[in-house]
Amino acid sequence: MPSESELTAALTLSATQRMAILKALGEPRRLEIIERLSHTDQSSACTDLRACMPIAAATLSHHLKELESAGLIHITREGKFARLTLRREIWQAFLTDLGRL
Amino acid sequence: MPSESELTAALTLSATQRMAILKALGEPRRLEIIERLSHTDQSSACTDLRACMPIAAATLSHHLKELESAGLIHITREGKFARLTLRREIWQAFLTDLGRL
DNA sequence: TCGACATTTCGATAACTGTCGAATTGATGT
DNA sequence: ACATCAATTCGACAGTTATCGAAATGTCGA
Repeated sequence: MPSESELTAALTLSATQRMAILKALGEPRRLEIIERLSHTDQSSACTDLRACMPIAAATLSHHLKELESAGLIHITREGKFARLTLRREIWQAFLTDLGRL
Repeated sequence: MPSESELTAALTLSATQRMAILKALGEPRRLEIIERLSHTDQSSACTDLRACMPIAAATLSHHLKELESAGLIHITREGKFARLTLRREIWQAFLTDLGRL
């Protein structure tokens, strides 16, 4: 659960964060969610995802919580819906981190 | 053993390969193995790894098989020992792949 | 207020996987 | 041949997790 200084400074991930992200991505549906979010700039509600994935609402919710606690996505509630956004700074930091390995 | 085309051409991973790699990395000990192999250019036998990791031989063997079948490492047997090498072309392709995501 | 809808939480279950000890295979040196 | 060592395979077990249905929570419109 990283804070919010990631907008300005170049972010470095802790070993724990790196592991959490890798674990989160090691799941086909979660990777697909990230892929989808990375392609569309402004998506979306869980419903949108469920339209594309044969998955129960409870399961999707579980995966989203996992991605959120790994720090990869941000979930904001807007009325009935949950807006999901990829945290691109984190993603970038993750890639940089792996590149340094 | 990487073929000639792997050495010259830019390697593209299939979605299956990408998933296999992510799954393989989503395990602390396996990530540590990869990290270790990436640092030392020409390591090493399983024994070397076991010296640094409190892990049973059977467990290590299991993890190595996993890494190998994900395509991340190459195992060649030399006498009693197994020489482990990181397949850097694959690793590079993996990073590139994630960057394109 | 009421009913419909989106999402989360809960509890249970099935599948997966990391772990180890024991037995096995294969190589080396005596 | 034998003993020893490195590594793999096997079988079992424990912990983890993906999955779902059902119930709960929260939101909006009528």
